[in-house]
Amino acid sequence: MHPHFIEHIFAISERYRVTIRAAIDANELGIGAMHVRSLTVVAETLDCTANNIVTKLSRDKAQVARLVKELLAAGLIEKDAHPEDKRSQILTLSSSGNTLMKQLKAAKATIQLQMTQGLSTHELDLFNTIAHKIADNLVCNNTL
Amino acid sequence: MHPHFIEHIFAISERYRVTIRAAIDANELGIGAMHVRSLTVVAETLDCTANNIVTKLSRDKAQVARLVKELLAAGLIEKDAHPEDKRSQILTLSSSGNTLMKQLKAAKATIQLQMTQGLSTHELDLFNTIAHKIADNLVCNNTL
DNA sequence: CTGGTTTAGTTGATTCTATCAACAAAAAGC
DNA sequence: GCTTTTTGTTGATAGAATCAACTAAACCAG
Repeated sequence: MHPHFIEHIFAISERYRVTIRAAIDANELGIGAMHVRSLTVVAETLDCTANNIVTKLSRDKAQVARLVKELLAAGLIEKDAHPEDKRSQILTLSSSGNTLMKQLKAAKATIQLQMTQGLSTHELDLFNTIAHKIADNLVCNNTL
Repeated sequence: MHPHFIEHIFAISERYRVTIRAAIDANELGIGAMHVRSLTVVAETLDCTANNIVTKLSRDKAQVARLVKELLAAGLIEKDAHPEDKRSQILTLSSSGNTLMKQLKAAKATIQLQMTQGLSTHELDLFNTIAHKIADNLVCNNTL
């Protein structure tokens, strides 16, 4: 039926990753695409904890712990005590993290523009909706 | 506009990878999703060479060399001299490679079914077309 | 034919990404 | 209080990706 549509998905995600990495490298930081995704969660989540990143990105908590450690080491985020839960710490962007996010936002907008060339808003809406459904369809299964 | 649609793409590709890996693990082979993609290229390409895999999957040739080596070690493919070019070797599926491909085809069909639940053929066609366009839009750029 | 360039593939080194298991400390529930 | 759950950390390991250096064959120009 659509034997290779997953290849398009792979292609998009890999090329996006590469493009983002290029944008980051231009900023000469020792971080990768995954750090960026984590930073984005921190930026968009009120009182963000490591666990928020785990759930929002569906990553392993060990992986997130390391990403957070590296973002701290790079001075892009700060870690403060959670007022109500001594296990958690609240992550916030540092000022340099904020600056980076702004640059990345611009880079993302550029990539987004590039990706969506020749596509109508309607098509993009459709695509977005369908992608969302497909992603949901794949959650928590592994009953092959 | 569609600030997070790339996240759906990431989600789909990662979950697909995990699901395929589960299917492979069930077959107790020491190979991963990338090997499967390579095998698929071998299966679908007439007189397939390593370079065909490189271009079709847009992978690094070093990575492909290793994938091929591992597929050979696993006995899933065979390597024969190219009649017209002594630099290249032609890759073909071994009989066990063929068997695996059949199993994987079934597994992929299952995943595909799962992914596409609740979506019409028309929606899938649209999705496929748009994904193709987006992937094309991202080819060879890095002019941020 | 000779020498320079391109192509196909290999290897080494390194980094990023992903997983799993074991663990500590705080919180929540009974 | 005691057990279970949640949050996060660390170790170990495997998979995926990337870059550079290199060989050998092929191609091509003179």
